Amino acid sequence: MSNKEIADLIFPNVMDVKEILKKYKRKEKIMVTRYAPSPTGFTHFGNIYTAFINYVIAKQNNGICFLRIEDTDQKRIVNNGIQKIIDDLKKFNIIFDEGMIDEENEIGLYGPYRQSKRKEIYQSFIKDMIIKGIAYPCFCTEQDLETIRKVQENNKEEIGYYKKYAKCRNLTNEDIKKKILNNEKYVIRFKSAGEINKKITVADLILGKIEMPENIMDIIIMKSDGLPTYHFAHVIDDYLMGTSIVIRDHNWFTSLPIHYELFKVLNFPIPQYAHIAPVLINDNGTIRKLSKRKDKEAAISYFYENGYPVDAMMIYIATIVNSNFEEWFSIKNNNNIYDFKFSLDKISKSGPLFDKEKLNNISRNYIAKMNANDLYNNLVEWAKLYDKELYNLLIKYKEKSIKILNIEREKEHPRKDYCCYKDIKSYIWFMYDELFVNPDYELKIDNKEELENILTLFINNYNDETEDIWMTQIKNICNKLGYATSNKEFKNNTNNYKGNISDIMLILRVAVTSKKITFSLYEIMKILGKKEVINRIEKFLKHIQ
RNA sequence: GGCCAGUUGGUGAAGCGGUCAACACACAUGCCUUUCACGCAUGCAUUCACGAGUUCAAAUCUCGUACUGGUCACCA
Repeated sequence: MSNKEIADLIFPNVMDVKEILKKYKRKEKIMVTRYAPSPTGFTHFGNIYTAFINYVIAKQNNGICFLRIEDTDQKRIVNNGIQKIIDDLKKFNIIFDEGMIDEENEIGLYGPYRQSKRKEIYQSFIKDMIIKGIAYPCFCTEQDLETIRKVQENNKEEIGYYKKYAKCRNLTNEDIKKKILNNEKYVIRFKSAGEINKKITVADLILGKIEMPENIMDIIIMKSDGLPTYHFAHVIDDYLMGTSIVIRDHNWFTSLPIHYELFKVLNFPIPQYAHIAPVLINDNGTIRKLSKRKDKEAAISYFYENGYPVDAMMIYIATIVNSNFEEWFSIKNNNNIYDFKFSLDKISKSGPLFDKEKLNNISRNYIAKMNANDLYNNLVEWAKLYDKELYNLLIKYKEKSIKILNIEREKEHPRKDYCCYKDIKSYIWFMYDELFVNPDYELKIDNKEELENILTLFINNYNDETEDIWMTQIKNICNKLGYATSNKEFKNNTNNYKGNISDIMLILRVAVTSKKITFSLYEIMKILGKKEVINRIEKFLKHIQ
């Protein structure tokens, strides 16, 4: 009985390989990269990182980047998982030239771009391999494999399904036919011709030239559900889709000998590779992979929830992709990050460390440079989803809110208080009557009479026409009550004064804002207006009784 | 355990054989100042995990040791 008969028995209705190869025209000589996630419903920070690299490298070399969905693991698929990936990427302005564009549809001539829809294509190639005798069905059960493993462990041998341990290699075609007709479950394995002590040299655009042992494993290429495993799908798809550089996660690096052998055996040219080390995190001194389970920052949604501007995220991602980006960007301030020439060989071999301080700093600078109107709009958009109370206030008091956000903003070096939208409320809440409450702590000057004197003098002479006039009024109070009118004066002649202007300011600040630390008091009062300021001071006076 | 990679200050890192080891963040001090912030100024690795070798010259090249990470599925 021939291999062909077995192949026909297993795959009676698949297309001929030649037909498929004819259908997929070779791409022009351009750079083609690809991002190939699984639709698990979770977007990891590292996913964006990897997608960005694929995208930016292609774009900057006049190439194309496509999106392929690797949904061969039926157990992990999640509803709307594809849409979620596309939406997340779109937020970061990563839009593909080819591939899936929503849950069902795709663009491009090299599809389907969803592996579950390519089942027959893989099967055609597998059928061909069976005929050629380089693939075979394997009927081993989990227990069988476990037994083999134990033997290998005892003998201190390489663990896996290979050579003499690959017992289904030796099945006769008659045996195979009998088992198949008997409805026994099976997978298809690749029959490796590799030698453990032979080396191959692999070239990686990030890691350089590296020597590795040849693959010897008869890896599974088709699972019992008829879908291919990653290794096989990768080789078929990236060949047919014309990928010229496979930029993918570092954990595939160790499987490179498998991929090399498959490419060789299928007679496909081997693409270039670039393996990206995972994003790491410093967890109390130990450095490990940014983990979905342990780190809230691993989920890209964390950054949406906290309101990090997407552009700030992009700047941060760019700095960890190529660390020389940071300096370039600080010099070229306000430049488009895509004007920077990114390169694969500058990507860290050991993986960038996720540094939240740095992200915060970048984000702080980014928000500081926004104008108040943009900030307002962004904040509204964020609050709409994540802080209803704030949202309602922002909508109700639009003009006032913009003024508040504009405090100490329109100058060469604006304040950098906010590192994300979530922060903002804690800085501005007291500006809204709905949220304002009087303080519940003691003041340095707790002499009530003195407080009253200061505050009444202030009320009686209130004038916020200009900051100078406003300041003069306060200095008048100082003079009247025996406080120094400047820090310098107070420092030089401490004994001549009962206090300093800063003491007076503190009282005013607490009375009006209930906080000891705020941005410019003058601007706060100017926005609140005379009536409200006096109202708050009167309330404060009652409060301390 | 096998295979592969990495190891530069408090942190992220640049550096790829040749003056005082970039830059950024953080921190500290001072100045400015109504508080905070912003800004400005100054300080912060006699040394690049450790040991040996090559060289006139090593953080940079070679070897060994230690540690860290990745990977060894009908998961991708």
